[in-house]
Amino acid sequence: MTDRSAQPGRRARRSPEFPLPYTTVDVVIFTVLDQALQVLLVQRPDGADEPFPGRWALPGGFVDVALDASLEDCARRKLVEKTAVASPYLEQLGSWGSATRDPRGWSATHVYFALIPGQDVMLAKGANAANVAWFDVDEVTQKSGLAFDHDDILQTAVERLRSKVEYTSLPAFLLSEPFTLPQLQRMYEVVLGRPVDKSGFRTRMLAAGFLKEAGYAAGESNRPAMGYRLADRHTPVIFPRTFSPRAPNTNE
Amino acid sequence: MTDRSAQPGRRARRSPEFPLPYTTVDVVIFTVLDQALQVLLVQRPDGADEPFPGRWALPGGFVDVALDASLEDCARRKLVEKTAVASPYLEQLGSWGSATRDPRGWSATHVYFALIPGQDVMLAKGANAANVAWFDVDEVTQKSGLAFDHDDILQTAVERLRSKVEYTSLPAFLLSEPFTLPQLQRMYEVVLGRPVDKSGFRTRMLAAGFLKEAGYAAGESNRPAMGYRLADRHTPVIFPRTFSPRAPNTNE
DNA sequence: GAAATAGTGTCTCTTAGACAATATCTA
DNA sequence: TAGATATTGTCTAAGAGACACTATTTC
Repeated sequence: MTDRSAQPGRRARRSPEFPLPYTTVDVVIFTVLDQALQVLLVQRPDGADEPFPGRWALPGGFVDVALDASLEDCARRKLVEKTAVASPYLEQLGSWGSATRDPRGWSATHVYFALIPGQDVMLAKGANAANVAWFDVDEVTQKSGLAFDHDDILQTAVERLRSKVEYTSLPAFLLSEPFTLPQLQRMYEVVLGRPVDKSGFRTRMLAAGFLKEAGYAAGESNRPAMGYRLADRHTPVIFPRTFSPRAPNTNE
Repeated sequence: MTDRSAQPGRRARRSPEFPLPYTTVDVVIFTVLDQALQVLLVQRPDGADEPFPGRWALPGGFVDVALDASLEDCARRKLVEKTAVASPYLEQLGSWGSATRDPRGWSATHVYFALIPGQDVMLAKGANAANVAWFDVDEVTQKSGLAFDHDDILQTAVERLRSKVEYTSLPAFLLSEPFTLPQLQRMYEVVLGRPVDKSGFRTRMLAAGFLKEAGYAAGESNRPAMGYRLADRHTPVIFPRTFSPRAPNTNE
């Protein structure tokens, strides 16, 4: 009945003969600031006509058929609008769609998650600067008062991130280049929420072969550390084992 | 500009003031038949008005706002329509959306992938039975003549499946219960395309603790094997290591 | 008893994890 | 030289992979 081809006449572009769900894109933007994992949220406008007025939400919005060539384009557009970060790590998280998640009607959102270096952050200025802010991830996930089903989405995003950090080089995308191994280790520790052994960490990272030496970072105090750049700024490396075989990861 | 709240008046459900993309759901249904990984495809109808007439495609179609409470409901509906399998393993794969993937206009599809036991397969009969068939995955992915962007989608699904089989109990969902460890091992070998050591395999599976003994399966020839059932028919177990540390998986 | 398949035992080698030791900078 | 941080080395124990061996059925 609802097969793609069941009804001729569906081809009218502007006013199809059957109702269409809304299509939106949301982006979960993570960074590490002040030794804590943070997520970017925007405050929804007030107004009786608005869904969830005044509540905080993930940045996102309707797909613009005229502007966006693809879902990922749409996600990048929203990301640049809010953070002015040009080319972050961007990965699709999944999609959420139901009749009830948006009071305006059946809607489906395509969710991406992005990792950006804390140093690069420059929140969009202008009229609505006050409506955009970083939040500590642990605090937000405990409070659970986000708009739409964004509590669920954020929860899933955090689980996915923490899970993948156990066996990928993802935290490298939270640093601007060049970075040192101790800095990278700190990213792992912040995201995982536990200390990581120095020696094993170094062996593992260097063996994975995704780092290129980039000279010593001068100026700091104490012994200077080797700086590194990523061989591939887009794809994380997958390690053959997790960090803690004793406590296997239970997420995807 | 395209923020969810930018334009009041967008709330009109039936005829919004801006064009909406089409929203579809597709399902990549895998099974193992004749010692080979197979995928279910449906043939698109002929007709000048139809996109990709006569081409094979993944089963799927438009979300029906009246019928489907959620995306997953929609996926299950399409799965039951084609295979009559009630409760298979179903997981979201991702979404594909762009202005060009469907000649009828901007469309976004939410893709799920399902694993069903070969024994349970009973393709939907009736008028369009001839339009539904199983295809060897390796053959289809080489030929690359599917409708829409389904070649890409299938490719991604196969990579995801093969990748996850390296460190999860997913192949158990390709068997009907009760099953034996040698049968399970064969599922792994078929999907991975390589032999797996018997001893290590058994140790690993039993240590993972996701199997419940279910008595010996009588009647076969030779020594009978212990039958097992899954403790959880919905969630796969994740092993702390991949099967072959020597050749780490490079996919997600 | 032979054939076939199910299940177990043993050995080796890799490697993670813990922790100790050394190196190089600033003050 | 003291303090701080970077980097390397060593030891041990757990576990994977390889492969040989035993067990239980049918014919």
